[in-house]
Amino acid sequence: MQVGHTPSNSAIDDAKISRSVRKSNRINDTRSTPTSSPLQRTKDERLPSPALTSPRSNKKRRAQSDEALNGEDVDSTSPTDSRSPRSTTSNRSPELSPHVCLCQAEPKIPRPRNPFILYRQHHQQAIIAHHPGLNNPDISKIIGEQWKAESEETKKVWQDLALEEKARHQEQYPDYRYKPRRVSKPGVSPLNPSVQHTTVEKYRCPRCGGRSIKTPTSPYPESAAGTPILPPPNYSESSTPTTRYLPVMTTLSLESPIRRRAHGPSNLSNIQVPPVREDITSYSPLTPGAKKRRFDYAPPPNNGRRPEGPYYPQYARRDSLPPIQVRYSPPNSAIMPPNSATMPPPRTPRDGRRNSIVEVGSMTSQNDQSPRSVEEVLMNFPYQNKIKLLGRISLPYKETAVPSPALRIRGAIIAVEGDDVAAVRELSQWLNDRLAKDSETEYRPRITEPPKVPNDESATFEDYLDLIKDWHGMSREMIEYITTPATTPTSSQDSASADKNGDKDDVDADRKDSATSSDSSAREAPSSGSTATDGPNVKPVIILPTFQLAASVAYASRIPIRDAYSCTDHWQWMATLWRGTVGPDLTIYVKTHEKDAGATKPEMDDAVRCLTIGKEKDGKFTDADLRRVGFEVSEFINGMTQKST
DNA sequence: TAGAATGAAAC
DNA sequence: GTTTCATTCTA
Repeated sequence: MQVGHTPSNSAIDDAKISRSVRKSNRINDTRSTPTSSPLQRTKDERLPSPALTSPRSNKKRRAQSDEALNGEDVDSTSPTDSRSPRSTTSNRSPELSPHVCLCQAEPKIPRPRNPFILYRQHHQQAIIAHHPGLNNPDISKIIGEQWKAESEETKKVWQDLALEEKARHQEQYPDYRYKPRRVSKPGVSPLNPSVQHTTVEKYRCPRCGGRSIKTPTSPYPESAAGTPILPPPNYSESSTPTTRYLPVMTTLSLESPIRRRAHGPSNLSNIQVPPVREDITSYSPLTPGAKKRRFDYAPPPNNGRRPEGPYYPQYARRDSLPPIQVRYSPPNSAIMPPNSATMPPPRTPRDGRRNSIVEVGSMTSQNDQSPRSVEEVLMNFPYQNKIKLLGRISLPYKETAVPSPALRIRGAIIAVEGDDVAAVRELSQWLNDRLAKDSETEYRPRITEPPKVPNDESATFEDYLDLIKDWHGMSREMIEYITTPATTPTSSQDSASADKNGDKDDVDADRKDSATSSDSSAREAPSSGSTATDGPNVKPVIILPTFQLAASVAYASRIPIRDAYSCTDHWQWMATLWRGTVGPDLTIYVKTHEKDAGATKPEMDDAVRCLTIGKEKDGKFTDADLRRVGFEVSEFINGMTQKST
């Protein structure tokens, strides 16, 4: 280890040193800085003394210098470990820049988050709320202290989550291998050499076998800007380490390995949605869990800051992962054209020149070729597409006026959808209980009676219009609930509401097996947080066991089509009627699958604001999945509510 | 872009 | 044992 820590004397190196030294010193600084925290001290004391020496700093120094000269290799973590084209194009050396690899860089795959990082993310907003203006390093300190003070049991929860994330990550990127950038060999001058090869090896990309080309003298000729065969030449100048991957990833298809579990079949790519605020909804970083992933969320960063979307999970991460590939139809094909007035239909039926939400793909052929029932057709229509569309018709609540701070609260409306109504109810009840006893945040959950759907074979437009009318009223009530701070006990009301669903007992019975908490304490917990501890920070949450999706599909299936509307247009018309009512902030979709089918892990799709949880037909929700859902939901609510305040 | 925390993973 | 990087976002 005692090698090469002689400071470099090269000018270039010196230039790089300042920053690397700063960074590397942070460790020493931390250790040498007296801290009043016993915990911190404990930690300091257990640090090996050799760490106080300088070799490490110098190593880092060299590493960064080399990296700078090398054209850093962020993509070294890519599954293929291929040399990034960037490594040549970003190099400013006139000798190197002309070589441009023809392949595209692999998207950066972030490491799975560790327990602390998850914990930090989860608590960051709360800390900010309590300490406005605090900078991140300080937040890290606070959360670090908090973390250390947590019980082993609590830490275990986060560790489990991290393990789950790791497992998902592994499943999603089987070839991924963590490859931290390593310091180059000691003794090599940063200015030199071994990195500045003059051989062709420097340009040999393992993926294309060295099919690099030599561009004209100017590294980035104007004329080349629009040339598709050349990779974007300048990723890194202004972009963040994560966003700089975006240009590359937008070229990935849904079928790319990385998104292989994204939205199922490529149906989503067929959906034609209006270019409405695509900034928010079309962006879906992939998460290990949700091809969103969950790990996936969020609209593109605004100036590297958080998304400005109305209510977006604060911890929208994974910007480095691919956005959903949605093909937008031309502006005039919008589902709801600006001039479509106030009444549906948004489009005339069978207007072949205007794109339907369903492009000519599989859906249309089903519509036109087989005499399947509307229900059947709609069942085959990807639920994500339906939810996405509904999400654009019926928006989540957004306050129009800023109430006085004392009255300010923003809860959430969560719709639980799915074909298996019993499972939907079970999950709704579980979620209600889960939120009620959340140890991190106080919630005031409430299960609300969902829109009534016709249970007989037929229904009429009038029935549906009546329902919609009722829900305009319900909409106001829901908004009131989620924006009213808890001041009076509401449990009885909540319970009554929940009980209206009738299956409470069954649900509880099921829960015994479903593992969440083997103890009965969970059920003993109040169904709402409306106790003496209720305060202005208790977040009201409305849970709807089925909502607009189920209602619109049910009515579309039961109201006969007697005109030229196609099945999907018919449903779309129904869906559009929800316009003007408040939509869910988040939809949880229970996706049932056959025993044989592989279980799907909960996936959060931020672009659609949909969290999918799998459940085996006639089976139970698994503990791990429920835990995940609880985590994702609370993360979502916290991120969302923080955003709105 | 460093920094602040902790921990996993790779050397 | 050491180093990098996962997250976040301001100075």
